[in-house]
Amino acid sequence: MWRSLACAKSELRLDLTLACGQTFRWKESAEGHWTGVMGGRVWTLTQTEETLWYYVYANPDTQNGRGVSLQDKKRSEKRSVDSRMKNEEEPHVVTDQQEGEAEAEMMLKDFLQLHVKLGDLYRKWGAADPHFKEIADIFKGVRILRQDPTECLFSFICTSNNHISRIQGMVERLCQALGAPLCQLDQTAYYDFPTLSALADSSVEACLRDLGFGYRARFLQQSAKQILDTRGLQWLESLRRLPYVEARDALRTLPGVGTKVADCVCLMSLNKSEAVPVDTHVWQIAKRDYKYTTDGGQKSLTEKIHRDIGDFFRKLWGPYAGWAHSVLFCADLKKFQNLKEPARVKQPKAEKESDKKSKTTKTKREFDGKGEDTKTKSESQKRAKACVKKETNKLQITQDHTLL
DNA sequence: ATCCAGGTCTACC
DNA sequence: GGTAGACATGGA
Repeated sequence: MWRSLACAKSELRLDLTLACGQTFRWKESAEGHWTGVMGGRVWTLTQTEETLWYYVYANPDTQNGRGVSLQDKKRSEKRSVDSRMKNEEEPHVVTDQQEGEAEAEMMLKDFLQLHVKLGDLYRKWGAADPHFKEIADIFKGVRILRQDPTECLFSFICTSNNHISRIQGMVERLCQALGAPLCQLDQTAYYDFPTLSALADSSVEACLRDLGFGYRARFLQQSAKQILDTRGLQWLESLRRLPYVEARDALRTLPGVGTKVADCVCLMSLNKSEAVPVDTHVWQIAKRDYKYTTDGGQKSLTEKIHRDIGDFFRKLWGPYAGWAHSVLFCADLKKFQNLKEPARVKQPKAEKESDKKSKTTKTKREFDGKGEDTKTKSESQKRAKACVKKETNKLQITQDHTLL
């Protein structure tokens, strides 16, 4: 049965949110209809201007023990959801069906983090950052999902030195090979994401190499094994209760998990809204749109550049910097360029031309590299006011150090 | 064909 | 604290 929630498109755009590279398994199964797996169930989502519609498919009963443990997992998840969503009251007497419906709604609200008011955040980011404001008018409703930490971690281990288009196929094959089957719709079979135990099996590396995972096959198996052997099944979930930097450093002890992947997992599954994943793409954005330069003219993304760019955006955008970053990341994806007006699409070219002509010889850094090392939360919440000068079609942003 | 991708790891200055 | 090269693969 289709059910609905009140949800404006300015708060959520399914097409942007589900296809911007934060999750890899949601697909547009029919026009405007997005189908994917969440919480051990297959869902289809669609929306109108003010309403979000969803459908949860029943899983045929599975006779193996895994179905039971999934059920247990969902129940424990539900409890934590209950405590988060205090505005939801459960009636004293409910049928199984009613309970299922209430649970589904809570799971969806939790996954989409609908308690976070995106419109308010966009206004704040736009007020602090004129470049953001320019982008945000077109790319409304880009929201960070609260994904399952296991799926998020092992999906993002696959992203290193890889294309988004290829990552999607790899994650799909990973689930087909090692995940529990859920249900079949039309010609498509859906699988749950593999459990830690399934990923940790010693046969997994060879299996994944056969599936084209390359050197990442070992990272996946070894990270799963390391978590189970030295930390335990609940460890990833427990990182949700740690401060950002502690959770990120804990993740970085895993093979195949560096600064960038750890930041992705923190932002997209561990409630760390201030985490800003800095990859080559974000580095390009920082250089092109925020005039970021380094003294040494580094060729590769060093640890210091990660830190500096992350700190810069945290100061600029505040405690939800990771969310704001995802808007710009999304707006930079090739597949979404058609959403920009023709004039705007051409602008990067024109900008480069004007760069050449004006040939400003000043190579001073527009934001300096003396960013603090995000040791404490209060530091990460510092925000810079952006002061913008428009000259020959260029945006320059400098920061002052005013605390809000 | 050649480049490069939502990087990470290792060895070495 | 910083850098260069290797790593597997396939989409563009």
